[in-house]
Amino acid sequence: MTEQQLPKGKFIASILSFLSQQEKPQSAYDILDALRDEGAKAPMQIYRALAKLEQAGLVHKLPKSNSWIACDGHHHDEVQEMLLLLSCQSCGAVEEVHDTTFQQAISALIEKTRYDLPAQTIEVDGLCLPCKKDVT
Amino acid sequence: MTEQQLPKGKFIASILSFLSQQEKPQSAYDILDALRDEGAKAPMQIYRALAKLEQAGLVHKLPKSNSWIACDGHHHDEVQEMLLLLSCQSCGAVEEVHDTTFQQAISALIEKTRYDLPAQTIEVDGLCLPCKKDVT
DNA sequence: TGACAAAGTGTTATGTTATCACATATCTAT
DNA sequence: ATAGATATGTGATAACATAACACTTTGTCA
Repeated sequence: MTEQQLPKGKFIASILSFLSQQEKPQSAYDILDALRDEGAKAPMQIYRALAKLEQAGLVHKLPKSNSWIACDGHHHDEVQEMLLLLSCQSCGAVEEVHDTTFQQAISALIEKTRYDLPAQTIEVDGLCLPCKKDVT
Repeated sequence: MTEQQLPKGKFIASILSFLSQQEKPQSAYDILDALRDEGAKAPMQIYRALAKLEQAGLVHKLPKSNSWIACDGHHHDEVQEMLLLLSCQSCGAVEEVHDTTFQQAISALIEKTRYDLPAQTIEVDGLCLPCKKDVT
């Protein structure tokens, strides 16, 4: 079992803690505002910390909505695996899909298209079950 | 066969023509620059036209790279179907994946997660075969 | 045909996300 | 102690996107 080491950096711990407490993904500027108290003043400070946290597999970026969540606890390798995030457009909840089905579909895709597909996060937007019920 | 009707609007035809001639996806601001001659002056003019073209299934937006391509000719319904775009990070080529494998993976996902997944474009970044060869 | 509604267009201002560039500070090994 | 690496502070700016409002054109129907 690899040890889950926190990267070094001034805002690292605060950002991780903040994101963990949020139900919805937060933008870098949301995080910046939340960390004004602690001396955060410019976007770069946040983006730099987020980059390290993502490297470490401790946070994930939703590539389409440009926002960030804390990792749900599953271990991700330093070289990040292909990751599917299901994002509820109503309540903001994000589900990490740890599932072979999707991975297999990607493999089939690689086979067919001959593309080389590096590990990346794929965001799919939808409605979670509770929100779906609320709508009806 | 549904007739492929061009939406109305000043820059509609020019944008579609421009995108069709490009090998790589173009940003809205790229398009704006290309259409200065024809009187385009502000981003809104471009975004409005792109929205209509996307509605009509004539162009696709790469949701992650914020750029646009002309549709490859396959018919897309007005209510757009789930669409997978494979985007080469080296040469910019984009391939529309018209494939049941992917559609099945999405169905399995819906089954498993109970999410409601509306039609959307999913962008996956990679390296196309020719570019992969160039690297090695 | 005239009048009204709907759709389209022009334009300014602003919001949002992200990076560059460079200066300064801190840490670490010798 | 000091040199090199790493981290941090900060202003400017790039890149992407929409709000808001005024105005014009087009469609339609009594």
